[in-house]
Amino acid sequence: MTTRVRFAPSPTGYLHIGSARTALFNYLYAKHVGGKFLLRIEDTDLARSTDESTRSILEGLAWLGFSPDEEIVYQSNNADKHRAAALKLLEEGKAYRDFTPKAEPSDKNIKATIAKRARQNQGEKSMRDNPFRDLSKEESAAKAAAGEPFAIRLKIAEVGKTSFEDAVYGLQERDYEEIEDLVLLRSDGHPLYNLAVVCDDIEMEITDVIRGQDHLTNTHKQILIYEALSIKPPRFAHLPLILAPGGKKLSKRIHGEIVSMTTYRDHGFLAAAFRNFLALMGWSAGEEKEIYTLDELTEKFSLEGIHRNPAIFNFDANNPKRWTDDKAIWMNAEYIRTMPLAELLPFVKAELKSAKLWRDEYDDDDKVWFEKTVDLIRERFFTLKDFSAQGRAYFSEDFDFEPAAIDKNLKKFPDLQTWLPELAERFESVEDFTHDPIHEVVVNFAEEKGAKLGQIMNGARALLTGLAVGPSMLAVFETLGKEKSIMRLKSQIAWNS
RNA sequence: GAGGACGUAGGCAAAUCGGUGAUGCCGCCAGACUUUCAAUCUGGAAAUUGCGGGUUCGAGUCCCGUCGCCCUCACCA
Repeated sequence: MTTRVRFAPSPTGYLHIGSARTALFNYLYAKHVGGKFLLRIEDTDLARSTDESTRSILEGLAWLGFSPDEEIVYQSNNADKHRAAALKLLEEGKAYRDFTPKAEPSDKNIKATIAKRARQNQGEKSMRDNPFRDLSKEESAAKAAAGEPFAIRLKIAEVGKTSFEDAVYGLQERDYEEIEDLVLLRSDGHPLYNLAVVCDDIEMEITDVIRGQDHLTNTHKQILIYEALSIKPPRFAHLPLILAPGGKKLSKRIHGEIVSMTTYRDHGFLAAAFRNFLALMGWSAGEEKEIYTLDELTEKFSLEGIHRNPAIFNFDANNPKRWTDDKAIWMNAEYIRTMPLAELLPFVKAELKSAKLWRDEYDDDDKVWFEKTVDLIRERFFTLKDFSAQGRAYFSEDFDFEPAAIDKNLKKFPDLQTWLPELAERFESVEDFTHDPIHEVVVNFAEEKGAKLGQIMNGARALLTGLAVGPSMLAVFETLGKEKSIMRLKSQIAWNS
């Protein structure tokens, strides 16, 4: 039997970082064993699901490069089948009609309400004391025929326990006493999550369910549904959660866009780098290696390498430099400076285009220059955004001067205001404007003025790039070329800023 | 409240059947590169493996307890 796994997000927000990792692991597992990776949108809850979320999730997955091997399944399209399954169980006496009037949810603090109720019922009520549980078939049918609204609940046996072997967490057992007769179908005929998931997984012939640990205890309920339906449950593998700094829950509401996949795309992350980072959250190949290509991940991935302890995703909302996990940023930088240049170029091109810095000559006449320049500046860049931000001066005359750079490297040495234009004059006579000749000119110039070489170089850097840091100035002069170097050295704009 | 998980340096991880000074990466600190650095190179600090017991010649690895943290418990998904 071929392995079939699915990633099943509910479209109530964008693609969450934890969901993205779940998708990754599903994808890797499927590819590792030569199975199929499927996608199902769990939009059963029409009130909360939005098309925009679906779009955002699809976008996030597309960015990460996980395309499903079969058509996307929309759970809402299967509602009739879910209903039929509930009715079948009712017919077989494995479920019953519950005529208890539906309680209006207090909505606000629903979790707290549940916990509170559980505390109060503690030891008092049995999970099986529903008065309608043992209503005779005739009585139940009569009430229904009379138009009384009812929900359909699964009839769970009085004694016994469910158990399954989780591929990550091992043997899981739960006593029936602890499981309520769960609602399968709402009184308005709407199928509920657990029923829908089980029915769809059966329909899609899913062999392995790989999902977040938050579903671990709910799995028992689903197993009960499988058993009622007389279908063998799939294998389950639950993934440790990804937590916020301090071990707290990572939530969209509290942490905002930091948890959204599209944020990383929009902030200049390479999908390959982020995938790599995500793969190391909760999984390891058991070796001292950090950088893996998708193929390597696919080859090495196994459920056995998944950890049981939750991982913390680090970030500091108040620190622009640490807006997201350090290691993720480092990983991205590592990819930017070490990946084959040819693979990086299209990304840089797209970035420059979106910043309106792209010129078509970069693809023909200035191709060599463009490639050389990208190769030079990528060395100390962290995200694709840096090419249009810190790298702006390489592609446009319209760039900003960083105040700190101007103060520290320029205004602190007033002599530079006349020296640098003077240096520009010397450049005029340099025929071969390359490393060695430029070096000679600058060294002689500094000596003549009795200045330290660094003083001249750093001042020039501030004027030519607007920044205090960057590649070796000789490389910058050469890259920018004679004409621009001279022009910028003479410019007084920075001095007047 | 009940049930279920988890707990190796600030973070992510490693450590075959329990067996040398607990390993790698990120981050941090320092030195070098005497042209910068959120680059590169080199070095360093940082963990009584949550805590307390127990088993053992020997425990991060097994057992018990304790604390912490997370998850689930809905006519949400």
